[in-house]
This record gives sequence, structure tokens and C-alpha cells, in this order.
Amino acid sequence: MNNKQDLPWDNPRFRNWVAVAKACHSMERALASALQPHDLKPAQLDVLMNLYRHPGISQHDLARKLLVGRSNITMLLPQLEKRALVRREADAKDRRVMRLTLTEEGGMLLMRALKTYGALIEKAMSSSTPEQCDLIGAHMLRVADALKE
Amino acid sequence: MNNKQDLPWDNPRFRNWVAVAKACHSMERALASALQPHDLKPAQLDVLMNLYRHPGISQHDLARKLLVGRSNITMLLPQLEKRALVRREADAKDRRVMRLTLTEEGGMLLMRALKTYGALIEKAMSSSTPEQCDLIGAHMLRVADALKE
DNA sequence: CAATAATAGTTCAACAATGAACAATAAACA
DNA sequence: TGTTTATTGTTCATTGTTGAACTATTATTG
Repeated sequence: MNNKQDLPWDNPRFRNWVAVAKACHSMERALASALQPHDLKPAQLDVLMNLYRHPGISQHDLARKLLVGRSNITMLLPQLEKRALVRREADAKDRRVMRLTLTEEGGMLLMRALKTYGALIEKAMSSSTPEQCDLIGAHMLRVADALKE
Repeated sequence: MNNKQDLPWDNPRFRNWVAVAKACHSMERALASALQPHDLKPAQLDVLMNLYRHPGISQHDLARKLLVGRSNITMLLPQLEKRALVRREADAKDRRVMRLTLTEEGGMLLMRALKTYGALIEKAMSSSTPEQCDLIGAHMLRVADALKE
């Protein structure tokens, strides 16, 4: 035991996942840099993207979608609200929850930032065919699912 | 312009990459949790893995391999050194560089932690065939490459 | 209905990661 | 050789993320 065959690097799944993680890390760095002209951090872009797709979402649900703690959302929002990119309104029926929506300006900034993000992704993934990309995407959905336990 | 067709979510590459990022994020969280019994953080495991594969690596090169700042390595090492997992010796020929190696204990902890990590990856990726995993790995190498500019 | 439990959001202290400025050393070059 | 430039690692202030404890509100249950 503990011979070469047992090393994770000899396991294709292991080696391949390490490549995934590295690519993700690279993308995160590249995205942070690419978003600077928009004065946006990747985490903030994530928020805007989710508000676009789920207007009126609560902070709690947003946190779950972003795989992040509730307190993180609390810290993230004031900056976006101050820039009038996001609106934060108390729910009428349940006064504990805050409903979040994009402002018009927030939507416009989102569209601009998404162009940047999209171009970056295009550049990163252009070397693979759309079919391969779809396969990868489907696989990753299963991965995220398997990790939910 | 700005009609539905222009939304990034209608672009397969975009949608697929978002899935990749999410899966990575999930894995990172799951790994952090799985490593707790070993009293290791993912970042520390990364260090140990690289020292195993590149014994005698310098802090500078290690930082580049981990896609991280040099100062990060400086902050990371003392904890590992204090636990006698890593040895840090001045290079004889160039007294600026520090050569890093795993101690025996570090190697043993690494093997144990890798079993944990491997099991997690196996669980996450088991729903895809080895061929699909290889395709994904190869794709991700190209992605990381494309992002190096 | 009153008491208890659960939930949404906030605060705060601890910790990790970053990048700029710095010290020590080595390399390049005049 | 002596001076300038580049490189390695460290320090430090800043920023981001986390989880536990807390407040306010709603749900549950006896």
C-alpha cells in the first residue's frame, strides 16, 4: 500500500478536478481585473446577476444562491445601495425579510459588466466546441448537485 | 439591441461556465469542511501538494503555481513549519531564496488528507464517465492556458 | 392565548488574501 | 570594480469572508 498506484494524481478524476479548480481560480482573477473599469467586484456582479434573474429575492435566499453566509450579503449590499444599483425594501407581509431588486441603473451596469464577463468566457472557452461546453456544463450541474448531499 | 438574444444566459458558453464556477465553489466549501478533522485549510493542502510534487521549490515559484501573491506564502508557511509539516531552508547558492520541502510528518498528513480529498472528488464526479472527465480536464487545461494571456 | 421555537437580518471579532513599500541579496553593465 | 537594476522574501495596512451571538419578527404548540 501507499505505492504509486494509490497516489491521487494517478487517478484521472482527481487530476481532472485539479485542472477544473485551477481554471476557476484563473478565471476569478481575470474577472476581478476585467471588472475594475466598471468598479465592480466579482461578488458584486454575482449579486446583480441574481437580482436580475430573481427580482424581489430575500437576502436569505440570495445568500443561499450565492453559497455564502447571510452576513456576507449584509456587508455587500450597502455599497450597491449607496451607488443606487440595488433597491432594498421591507416586505409588507413579513417584516423580517428585505426584498431586493435592481434599479434601472443597476440593470444597465449589469449589462455592461456582463458583456465584459461574456467576452472573457468566450476567450477562455473558445478552444472547445459548443457541444463539449454543453457536456461540461451538464457535468458541473451534476457535480454541484452531488455536493449538496 | 439588448433583446433576449443578447443576454449572456442565452449564450451556452456563458451558462456552462457559470455552472463550472458554482461547482467549484461548492467543492471548495465541501473540501474545507472535509479537511477540518485533519486541521487543514484548502490553501494549506495546496501547499503540501505542491511541495510533494516539487520538493525544494522556492516561495516565489510556489506562489506562482498557486496563483497567489508571494506575501500569502509568507503568511501561510509559519503555521505549517510550526507543525513540522514543512521544512524551510536557505538556498546555499542564492541566499535570497528559501527552499521548501515536506517533512516526513507532512508527507503522512498529506496522504491522509488526499484520501479525504480524493473521496470527495470521486463522490462529486462519479456521475460522469472517465472519458467525460478526461475531456473536461483537457478542456480546463486549455481554459487556464487561454487565461494566462 | 401564552410560551416556545424558528427565521431574517445585523453586528462583531477572528482570520485570510492582497498589493505596495521595504530590506537583503544577486545580476548586469559601465 | 562600482553602480544600477532585478529578484526574493517580509511587513503592514486594507479589504473581504466567516460564524457565533444578538434583535426583531413570525410560527408552532400546549
